[in-house]
Amino acid sequence: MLYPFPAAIIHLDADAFFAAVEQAVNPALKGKPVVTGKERGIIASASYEAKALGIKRALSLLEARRLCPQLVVLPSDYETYSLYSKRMFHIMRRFTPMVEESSIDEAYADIGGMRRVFHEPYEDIALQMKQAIHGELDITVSVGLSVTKSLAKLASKHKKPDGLTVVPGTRIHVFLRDMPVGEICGIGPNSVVLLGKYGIKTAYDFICRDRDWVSKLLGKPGRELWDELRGQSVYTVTTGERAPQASISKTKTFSAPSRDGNFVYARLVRNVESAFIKLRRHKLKTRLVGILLRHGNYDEEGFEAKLSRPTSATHEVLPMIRLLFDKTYRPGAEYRSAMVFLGALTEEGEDQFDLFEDRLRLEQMVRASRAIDEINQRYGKHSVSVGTSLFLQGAPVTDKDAPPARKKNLLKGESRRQRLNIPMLTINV
DNA sequence: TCTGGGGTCCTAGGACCC
DNA sequence: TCTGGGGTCCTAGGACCC
Repeated sequence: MLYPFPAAIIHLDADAFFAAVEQAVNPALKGKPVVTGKERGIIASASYEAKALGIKRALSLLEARRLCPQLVVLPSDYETYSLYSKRMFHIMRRFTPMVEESSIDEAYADIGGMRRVFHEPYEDIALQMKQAIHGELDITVSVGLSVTKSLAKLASKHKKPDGLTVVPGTRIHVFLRDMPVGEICGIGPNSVVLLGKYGIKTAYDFICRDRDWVSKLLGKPGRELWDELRGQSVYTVTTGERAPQASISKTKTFSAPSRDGNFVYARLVRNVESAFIKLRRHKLKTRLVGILLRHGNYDEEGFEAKLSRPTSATHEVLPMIRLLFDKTYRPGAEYRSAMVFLGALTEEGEDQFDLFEDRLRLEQMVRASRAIDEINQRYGKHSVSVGTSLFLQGAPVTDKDAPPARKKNLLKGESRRQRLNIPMLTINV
């Protein structure tokens, strides 16, 4: 017997989630163009009323207000969004324990086998899940139901908002026939251009090509997508703990480009503080610290440094930040933003101290950072800042010779992010 | 596309080791 | 000393996502 659903995967995506939560919490906002992201000056989420007026994510607020003067602009309230997110996933888990949260407003659910439990077709289960969320949380979601994660995801996007799209194995070809390849999650602008050169415009064109050919052109990710879109499941719904965070970065574009080195450095240090606050909040330590300065023409330059051991104390890395900054900064040049990134994160735990290190001094630094966190939590971020001249002494530094600049691969160009060579330093803090 | 901010994953190629 | 084969680890950079 041939089942139309050898597997049943749901992808559920909340519609304009942040804005929708605001409208659910405050019904007076219903029917109005609402956006969130006031604190950043960029739109994080736009209600469907706002979208109808041409307001999109990532648009600057200035621009948005020009398009729509009556726009309701709200600051992001992540605690409330997280709460709604948890409730939404909780509702999903009433239907199956196999729920994978893929972001704050999206999740997959494997409901394979559940039609026997509920004595209902998969489509009805999907509908009930959707209705339960709408009924209990007063937000709408768009749902895709198909045989693989990639197809389910494509399906949920097909009809928004408040849609339910079902793609059984027997209907895959119909569904993909007019679907632009760029709609596929995993096929970005670069791949669209590349595939276009071979006459591949739709998802159907894509799955009609030879598997090995696709594999050669797009590598493993492309091959896996090819399988998934043909109904062959590669990605499974996983319920385990999310992988721990691998990196943290902080950047803020200056309100106006600057040639003032002190200003640029001050902004950089502020980002370092923010990044380390986040680091400590997540109980992590970093072993890799880097900076990236963006020029007036959007070129980026930066250096990174490897630490001799993990740390979560802001003060410990400041001398190194200064060093990296001095290596990167070109006097007189115009800069737009200063970014810091922390990599090689590990869980806070047993420290391994070098034999000759002053353990007491290190512990004091960590304690100082924590005290500052507490004060800032009470009185607002950056009410207490690091004095940038503190602790500048006493950090032995080994600076390996920087390797010669690497030739940029101009043929592969097109990338917005052309990070220049970032030589390694080894710093013993 | 005249350009925000914060992430993840994959891969090629070099270093290094028997 | 022109020269095998295979494995692993690390890094830099590209592509992509929300």
